[in-house]
Amino acid sequence: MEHNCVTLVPLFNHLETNEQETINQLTHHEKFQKGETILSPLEEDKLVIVARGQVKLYQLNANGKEQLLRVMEPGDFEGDKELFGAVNNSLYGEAMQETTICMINQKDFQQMLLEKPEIALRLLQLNAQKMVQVEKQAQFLTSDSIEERLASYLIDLSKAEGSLKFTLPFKMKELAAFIGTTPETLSRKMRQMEDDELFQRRGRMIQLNNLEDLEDL
DNA sequence: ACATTAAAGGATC
DNA sequence: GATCCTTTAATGT
Repeated sequence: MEHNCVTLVPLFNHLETNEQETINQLTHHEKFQKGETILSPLEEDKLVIVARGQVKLYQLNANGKEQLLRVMEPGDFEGDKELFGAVNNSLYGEAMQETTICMINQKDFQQMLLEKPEIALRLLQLNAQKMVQVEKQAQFLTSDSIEERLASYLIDLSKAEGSLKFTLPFKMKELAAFIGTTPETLSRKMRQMEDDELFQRRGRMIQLNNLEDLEDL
């Protein structure tokens, strides 16, 4: 029960155990129920680490609609940018299920970075990786048609799962927000592509017939 | 090509 | 049983 977030996070788990222990003493543990807000522009700045569960990160676009950015899994963290002065006026985080969070407040984290440059270096590395993902998602949203976005999303998921058969991690509504469209359009595209025999779907179970046909789009 | 609006049935709390 | 999700159709940009 007194689990140790620090050991499971890539940001810290390369450290010696006694160093991890001191960091662990700075973290506060908190449990969130499904649907509860973990991160919002109104909250005070802090570093949050997902220990258990899933958190959806989204921002609101000009029309007040959700734009899903990514889903945080155990070991992911967010809020580091704000610790360096970036103002968060659009980022929200919400628990998708019962979720355990470890938090470190701004001051403690800054102090930690001063004392342990290795952590700062590690943070830069992880941030660089995150940046690549963000840029990929940004281009993905502007360039392609919905059909292409959906196809490439399904291809990515299939490869990640290592199988042509897999379960969508989102509700349809959330998947729509993620690929930058509406649930209605997503529903129609799904039906159309299913009729074209690119895949079968039962609820959130997807069975791809052929990777190549999808890649042609 | 895609969004919006409305409506209806299903799923979930 | 109310509320949210999903799908379909008609209409709008």
